[in-house]
Parts: sequence; C-alpha cells; structure tokens
Amino acid sequence: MPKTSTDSNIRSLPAGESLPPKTAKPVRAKTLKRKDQILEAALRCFTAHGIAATTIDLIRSESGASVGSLYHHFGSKEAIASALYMQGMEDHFLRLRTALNDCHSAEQGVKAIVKTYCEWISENPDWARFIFGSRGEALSEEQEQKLRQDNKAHFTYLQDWFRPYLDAGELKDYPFSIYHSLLVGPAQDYAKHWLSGRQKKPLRDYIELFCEAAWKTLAP
Amino acid sequence: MPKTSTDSNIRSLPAGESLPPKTAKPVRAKTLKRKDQILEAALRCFTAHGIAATTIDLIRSESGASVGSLYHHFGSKEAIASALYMQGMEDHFLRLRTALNDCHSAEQGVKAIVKTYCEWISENPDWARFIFGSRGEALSEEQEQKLRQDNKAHFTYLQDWFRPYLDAGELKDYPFSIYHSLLVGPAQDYAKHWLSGRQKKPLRDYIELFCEAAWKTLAP
DNA sequence: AACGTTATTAGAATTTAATTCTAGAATATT
DNA sequence: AATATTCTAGAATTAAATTCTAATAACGTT
Repeated sequence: MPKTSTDSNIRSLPAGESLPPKTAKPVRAKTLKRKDQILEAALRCFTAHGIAATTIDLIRSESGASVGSLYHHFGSKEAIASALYMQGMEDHFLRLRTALNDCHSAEQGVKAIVKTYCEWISENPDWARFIFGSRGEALSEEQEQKLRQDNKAHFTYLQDWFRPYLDAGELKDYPFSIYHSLLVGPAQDYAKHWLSGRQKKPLRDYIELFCEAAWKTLAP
Repeated sequence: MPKTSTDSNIRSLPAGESLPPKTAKPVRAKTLKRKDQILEAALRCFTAHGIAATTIDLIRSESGASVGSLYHHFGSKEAIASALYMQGMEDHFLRLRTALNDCHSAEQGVKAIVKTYCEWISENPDWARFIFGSRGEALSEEQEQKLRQDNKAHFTYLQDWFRPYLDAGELKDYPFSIYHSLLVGPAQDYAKHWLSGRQKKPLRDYIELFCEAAWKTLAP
C-alpha cells in the first residue's frame, strides 16, 4: 500500500532536540532528488506564473515527473506549496540561529535578527515572494501542526537567547509575544512592497536603517 | 451585449478628486443590493471555509443568487475576491483620513495612523483576515491598476499631511517610502498572528504600545 | 544472481469546480 | 406600448485536480 511520504528533506536539525527514536523508514537517494526536483520546478512555476495560475500539469512538465509521481510524493498541489513554505521557514530559522551564535549583547542580537531577515529575503526573493504570497492558506493539517511547533520552538529559542540580557536590563521589557513584531515588522512590510514591485529601492539598501530603528525601539 | 460591470459600490470618494465627467451608466438600486449580497456572502464563506476552499457554488447558494448573476456582476471568482479586497482598503483609507483630520502635531498624526490601523482590524477581523490572507494574488489587471492608483493617492495624501511637520523638524527625516513600514509594520505583523490564532492576546490590548513604539521610532 | 517486497512511475479515467452560453424576465427609455 | 438594455437562471462546456490500475525499478534476502 503506497503511502504519501511526509518526511521531506529536512536541512536543519532542531537545535536542542534529539533524533526521534522512530522505526526508520528507508529513504532512498533518488526519492529525495525527485522531490527536490519537483519543489524546485514548483517554485520556478510559482515565480513565473503566480501561485494561482500554476497547474499541476505545469509543474509536471517543468519537473519532468509524472502526475502519479507528483501525487505519490506530495499527495496534493497544496502539499507541494506547503512543503516549499516549510522548507523556506526552516532555512531561514536555521540561518538566524547561526547568526545569533556570534552575538554577545542585546544590541548585537537585535540587529542580527533584523539583518539576517533582510538578507535572507534579498538573497531568496523568489522564495520570499512565494512565502509572503501564500501566507495563511495552503497549509494542510499535518503541516499546519508542524509549522506551529517549529514556530514555537524558534520562539522559545529566541526567548532563551534574550533572557539574560533582559534580566540584565539591556533590553526594554515589553511583553515577549510582541518582540518579533517590533523587530521585523517594519522590514517585513517594506519587503512585501519591494517584492511585489510597488517599491523600487531594494530592501538591501535599508538594512542599516531597519536595524537602527529596531534597536531604537527595543533599547531600554 | 452584456458586459461585466466594473463600477462597484464605492463608499468613499477620493478626497481631492472631482466626479468623473463620464457618460453615466445607469446604476440600479437592486443591482447594488445584489452585488452587496454577493460580496457579503463571499466574505462569510471565506471566513468560514477559507479562501481556497470556497467555491462559486457555495457563494451562489449562500448569496441566493444564480451562477449567471454572479458572473454577470463580477466576471470571475477572482474578481469577487478583488472587489472585497478593494472595498476593504477603501474603507480603511477613508477612516484613516478622517482620523488625521483631527490631528495637529506630528506625534498625534503618527499615533492616529497606528491606532486607526489597529482599530480597523479589531473591528473588522473577518475582513482583515481575508485581506491579509489574499495578499498579492487574486488581483485582475484592472483592479491591480486601481489598487496601485489608490495606494499612490493615499500615499501622497499622507506625505502631504506630514510635510509641514517634517519641514518643522518635528519628525525624523527618513526616506519617505519607508515611513509606512516603520509605522504600521509591527502592528501589522502582530495582527496577522492574532488573526490566525497564533497569538491569544487581542491586538486591541497592544494599541497603546504600538503607538508609543511607532512614535519612538519616528520622533526626531 | 534469482526472489519477493516495497517504492516509484506512468498515464488513462474520474471527479470536481470554474466558466460560458442561451434564453427568458425585469427594468428602463422612447 | 414598443424597444432596448440589464439582469437572472440553469444547462452545457471546459479545464484542472485527483484517483486508480498496472507496469517498472530499487532494495534486501537468500
């Protein structure tokens, strides 16, 4: 009985977590390759034609896979989008954590978050455009679940990272649930406008500015 | 030759503009009512089932209209979403301008923008959820065009409103294209999380905080 | 290296949903 | 009242997503 595979090619390992003890399903190299081909093709299609206008058949021909293969690996069109979304988030999260490792003050941390955010978007505009564009919809049960978990884990990681500085009074004491919004909200909004062509100046040009602004908001 | 009607029930009149001199097309009362019924039904459906899962047939039965009627008035499913989107934006823009009229300092203006933004979302959560959820996609040529114009007009309005204060040095002198992002970015991000259920505390509870934060960023 | 098992691929068949079309009813215009 | 236009209905069509059946390839086992 063929079963839609769910474990996609995970690139990052959640920092603190240990490997699940599971009854290892065999994962074939060719499978991962095909899945990646499909995801890449899908992103190309989404970028070129927009999410709504991208049909399964387009992804099929672009990826060289067959309909059967597509559905075997992902189960639905939505799931392809989901996977792309999740992959993007993971990629970004990982990068952010890496950046934070080199920071040793509240100010450095705050600025690193904003900077990393902007850089990721600048370097992966297609991916970012897709993620912004598909927000909300397009998440199946399972993936929605996983996204929440990931978000929460990420959130907790950040919280832990900042706690010492907070305790030391190096950071303004807002309710924590709001930190993320204060930090990346402005950059995110500008990014959206830039990605959609409504703003000309590249996001990159304003990185410094958004970093400064964020720090100004959060400095004690 | 029946033609898809394009002039939807506009609630706000762009402030500075005069009425177009057009060769008035007759607009029937019943027509507007039906269009509104359809839009309202559509919003209900989007809220209840999500945008992607809402079918034409669902909107049809919910609105009591026929397929023919639906297509006569809007021309496509996308166009229904577009109209809803536009209507929301207009509603919000109008409200914001009204609020700004009572402000007489940079600080008042800045805070009014953030406050109005938050209040509109808090009072129209379904509408807001839809707008955030449908971002980007779902705009037809014509409407895309109109949205850009509206945005630009709104933008210009804000710019004009703030210029005197900027000249008087009551406001930090950032590039103007970034003001909007600095102002509402944080509130917008939090709103998104709240609307999707990822954050519990209602946006309303943080209005003060976002206002203060915005002013802190923009104060000279 | 032959065998059985399971994963993968292919593409035809089916189902579901969006859109178009044709004709008739309602409303306005002369 | 005659005519033109807009609006409504629902059947017919088209397009796209998904399911299904069978064939092929990869893998572990012997």
